[in-house]
This record gives sequence, structure tokens and C-alpha cells, in this order.
Amino acid sequence: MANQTVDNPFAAPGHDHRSCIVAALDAAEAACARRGERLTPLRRRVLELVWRGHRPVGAYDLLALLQDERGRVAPPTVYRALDFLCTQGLVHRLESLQAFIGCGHTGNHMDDQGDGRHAAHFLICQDCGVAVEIRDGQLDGAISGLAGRAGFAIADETIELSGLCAACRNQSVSRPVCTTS
Amino acid sequence: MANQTVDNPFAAPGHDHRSCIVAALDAAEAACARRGERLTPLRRRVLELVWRGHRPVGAYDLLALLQDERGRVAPPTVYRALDFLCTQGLVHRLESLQAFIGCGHTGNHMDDQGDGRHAAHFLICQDCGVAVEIRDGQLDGAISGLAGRAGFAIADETIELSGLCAACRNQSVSRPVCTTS
DNA sequence: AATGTAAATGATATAACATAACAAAATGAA
DNA sequence: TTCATTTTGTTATGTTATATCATTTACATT
Repeated sequence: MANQTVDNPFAAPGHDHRSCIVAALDAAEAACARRGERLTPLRRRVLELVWRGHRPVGAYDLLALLQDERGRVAPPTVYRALDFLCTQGLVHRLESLQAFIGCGHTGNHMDDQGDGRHAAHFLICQDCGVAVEIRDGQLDGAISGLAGRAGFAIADETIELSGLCAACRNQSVSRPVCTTS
Repeated sequence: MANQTVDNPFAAPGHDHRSCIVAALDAAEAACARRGERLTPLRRRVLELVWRGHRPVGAYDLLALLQDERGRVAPPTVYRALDFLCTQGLVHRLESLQAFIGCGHTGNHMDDQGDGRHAAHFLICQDCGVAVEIRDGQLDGAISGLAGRAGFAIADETIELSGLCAACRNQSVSRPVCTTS
């Protein structure tokens, strides 16, 4: 159990997160190589920092982490790296939180034609802070159905459902939030 | 046609927008009266300014408009009014745009138990800038279905679909964007 | 009308998030 | 090497949002 791939990190605070990080970085290296994009040391490091856990991370949190290890780092450094990672579909931005989270689906998308961008839908637990990217055929169908009926051509989807995950519903009080997992 | 209620303001730039404003303000007065909430002159004016059109408005745009008519106005004045209006379900915040838009469904919600908050789903045209609140049974069903299967209790839904509305798809070039409609 | 209380607004400051613009360095191709 | 392009560094500023405390207003009670 400890080294399995974690598809649903809700209620999995004790999983072997190192394997999540390694998997994400390996997939990112492969995806960039395949596309002829450059996962530079800075970009790789930012991606690694985003993957510190399964909780969305703010740009300025990342900035502080980079500053801890590199001294003076300015906001554009972080935002440029995040732009690159988002463009490659390696990271998603959660609009309702103004924060970023690593994408665990790199490389296994059918709709990945060259670039890695894809619609990302999330469940976000307001208690433990974990965000999980979901994929649901009925949801996708409903969206394309309503867009079609309205004659609307969707270019970007922001779908973020916040509430309580199953694990957090099953405990009476809020637990302290750690920064990872 | 000119005085009809506009349910879908995409491609309706010439509609009688005054009737939209009047309807929204009347509905807001009624809703607040029913709930024992106070739609003060400031809150009412902010709501009116939000309803200048069917395009999302930034908090600082509203601030500037208020300053034009009242001299010195500080950000908290606008944000407090917006908080109130959002809590009452009279205005929605579009997370992907960091902007606000009037809700045209005040008072006709089945799930309106005392307070007026409700999930709001949007189509947002990236060309004309208009945002339309939609309601789709299949979408609602898909959401509750996937949440149920995941054991997730949804508290807030952010669903914002950006792209091109039917009218904008049917014209080759972007038209100039006016501030209302 | 005077008083007390809670709600709303005013005012100041600052926090938090993000980008424009230009300089310097690193990279890769010719 | 030279050149062109991409990436990173640096400075400054723009944009969005909130914390805090003072003041005013609304309104129920006396």
C-alpha cells in the first residue's frame, strides 16, 4: 500500500508521497522531451515544489521556498515557471483559490495533441485542503451537451467543486493541516 | 422585442437594458424585504452599477464609478457591499475573471430557503465579454452523481465555461466592446 | 426626545497576487 | 564563432483584497 500510485489523495495523508513526486517529474521530463520543450532546472524545481503535496500552493509560497534556497528571487521568476508548467499541462491553476497544483495525468490523455493542455475539473476539500483532479464522463457529456445546444464553443473550463471529502466528513472536528500530502 | 425580459444577453446588445436594471433592483428590494435584510442606498447603488451591463465588472471599476459620484471612496466600501450582495445571491463572483456580475434569477429559486445563495454556472464569451448564468439539469445531475460516488459533500460550485457565444462565432472579426449590454 | 445597542460606513494602512519592461546570460543552430 | 532565440534576472508597478479601528446611522426602548 505504501508505494502504490495515489489516484485519490483524500484520506491518504500517510501515502509514500516521494513516489508521487518522482512519477510527476519523470512524466514531465518525458512529456517535454516528446514535445521539444525545455524543462530547465528552475522549471523542474518549481514543479517539484508544487508537488510537495496534494494541496494547492500559492505563487508566493513557491517564491518563499525558492528564496530559501537561492536568495533573491523575484515574482516573475515564479510566474514564468508556472506559466510554462500550466501551458504544458503539468500544473493547473485553481481559480477559486488563486493557487496551483500539480497535474497527475501528464501523458495519459487522449486529447493531448502535441501540447499537454487539457480541461481539469477538481474536488477541493475545505477541511483537509486537498484538491483532486477528477474526470467524469457524465459531467463531460453534460457540458458538451449544453454548450452544443447554446451554440457556444468552449475554449476553457473552470470547474471547481469545494466541500468536504469523505474522510473529513467522518470525523467530528477539523484536524491540523500539514503542508503536504 | 425591445422591452422583453432578456434571459440570454448573448447577441442582444440592443435590448432595453433599463428594464433589466429595474427588474433586478425590484427583485433585490423584494428579496431583502422578505429576509429582513437591508438594501441600503450604498448597496443598492453598487448593485445598480454592477447591472450597468451583462459583462462582469471588477471591484476597482466599481470603486472608480463610486468615486466619480461621491469623491473619496475606499476599497472596503465596495468589497463590503459586494460581500452583502453575494451573500444575498444578488451578485455572483466570477473566479476566473476576478469580477462580479448581477444575478438575474433572484427570487425564483426553489432552493432559496431564507437566504438567496445558490450555485451559479456561467458561459462567458471571450469575444463580446458577456457572461450568462445557465441552469442545466444534466449538469446538476452529473455533479451530484459524481459527488455522491466520491462521498464528497459539495458546499460551493465554481463552474465557468469560457469560449465564443453563438453570435460571436458567426462573425469573422472581433467587434469593439462597449461597457454595457 | 433621549438613550442604548447593533449594524453600517468611513478611513488608513497593508497584504496578497500578478505583470510590464528591459538587461543579462545561457542555449542551440548556422 | 557568430547569430538569433530563449530563458532568467532585476526593477518597478499594477491589480485585487483585507485587517483594523474610528465614526456614523438606524432603530428599538425608555
